Amino acid sequence: MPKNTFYNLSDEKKGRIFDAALEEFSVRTFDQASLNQIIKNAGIPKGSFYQYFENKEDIYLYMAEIILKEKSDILNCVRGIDPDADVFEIIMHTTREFIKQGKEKPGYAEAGMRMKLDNSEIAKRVRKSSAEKFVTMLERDKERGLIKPEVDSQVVINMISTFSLNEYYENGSDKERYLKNLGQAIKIIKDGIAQPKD
Amino acid sequence: MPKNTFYNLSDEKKGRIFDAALEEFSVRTFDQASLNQIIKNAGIPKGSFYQYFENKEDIYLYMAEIILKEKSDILNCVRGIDPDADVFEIIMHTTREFIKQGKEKPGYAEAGMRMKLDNSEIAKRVRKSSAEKFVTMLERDKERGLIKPEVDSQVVINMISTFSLNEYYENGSDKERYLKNLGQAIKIIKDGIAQPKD
DNA sequence: CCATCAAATGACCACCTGGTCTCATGTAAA
DNA sequence: TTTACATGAGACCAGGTGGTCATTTGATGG
Repeated sequence: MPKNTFYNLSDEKKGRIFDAALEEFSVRTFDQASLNQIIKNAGIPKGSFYQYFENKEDIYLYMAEIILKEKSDILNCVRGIDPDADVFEIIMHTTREFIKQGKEKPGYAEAGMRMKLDNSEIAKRVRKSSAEKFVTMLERDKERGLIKPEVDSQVVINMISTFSLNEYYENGSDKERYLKNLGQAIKIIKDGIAQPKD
Repeated sequence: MPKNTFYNLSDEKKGRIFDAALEEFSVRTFDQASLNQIIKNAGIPKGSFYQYFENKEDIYLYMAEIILKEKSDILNCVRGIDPDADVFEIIMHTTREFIKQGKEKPGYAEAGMRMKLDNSEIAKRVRKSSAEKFVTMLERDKERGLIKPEVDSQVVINMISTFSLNEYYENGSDKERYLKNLGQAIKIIKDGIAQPKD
């Protein structure tokens, strides 16, 4: 975690450093990202950086934490609206909300996504918990008899999240296309796991 | 492409260099991979390397070409057996064959998979053509009325290939689990896109 | 025996990396 | 005014990168 000297900084400077980290980590993975580039973006000297953070990993985790928090805020907000809503609807809704935010804060969504495909141990650690909520919701639907009992919820969530990630990249700035494809994929999965009524 | 000096080398030396490249590129992405490590693995001096290859990209493409060729050989072989076979069966079969090969040649499959998640332009270029064959086969099934007409074949293939990649990594050396999950995912998709008989 | 020429070689280059260390500066207390 | 101390600052470090180049080696043909 950042040192006290960082938290003592003005909000403006803290923001500048956060943005600089976001700018770099949204374009490169943890290993590839250059610390020198971050401090250049932020306009602070190397020495100052190490006065604020332990090391490169430190600022990465700091940034990741903020992004993930924001993401889970969206999720909690959506769930608040209708606790019994369809899991797939919630996923689509959350994704749409996340993209909407991404338009206002460019790099936000990019960094979040990149974190997923980052193979470094540190990124793996960060992204672990994110899918758990959806798995739980699927399990609930299974108990309700809406989903074939033999289906592995974790597999289903992995299918969606990996596809979502990939399409996000493939389609670049064409978010409409991304959402369309994600919608179709989710529909296919939904049809594929639905418990047929007899 | 490699220079003539490379092809003039003894098979033993060529093999040593290929193995060295495979060893490095199966563990690191193109950008992260170290040329110095490759020449150390191969036991050749730096100067010799540049007598054989134009640059780092050159040897990467050389290696990728060989791996992809091997992969498409498997695919063609499988297709040869039963040209009318189910697309999903073929994918599962190909995957199993590829893993079987991977057991004999460690690093082979790893490098092929890593190529997929490598974000460098050069890796993107390499992996482009790989999915096309499967899309064509799906289109054929659609014309036969086996698949809902509104389904986008590209989306379906992307769903499978991205999931396959992700599971391959998640499950590490547990190939059985990987195949089991892939089988389940494919079944879900198959059920999800099947044209219901009425 | 010599000339030719392709191939082998590793020292070397400029550049970049994450991280350290010393010193200057500003502020606040004594 | 002096002392103390947190912080700003950037030169510097060792180690790595991909790539070059002058030189040596060794085989071939005259």
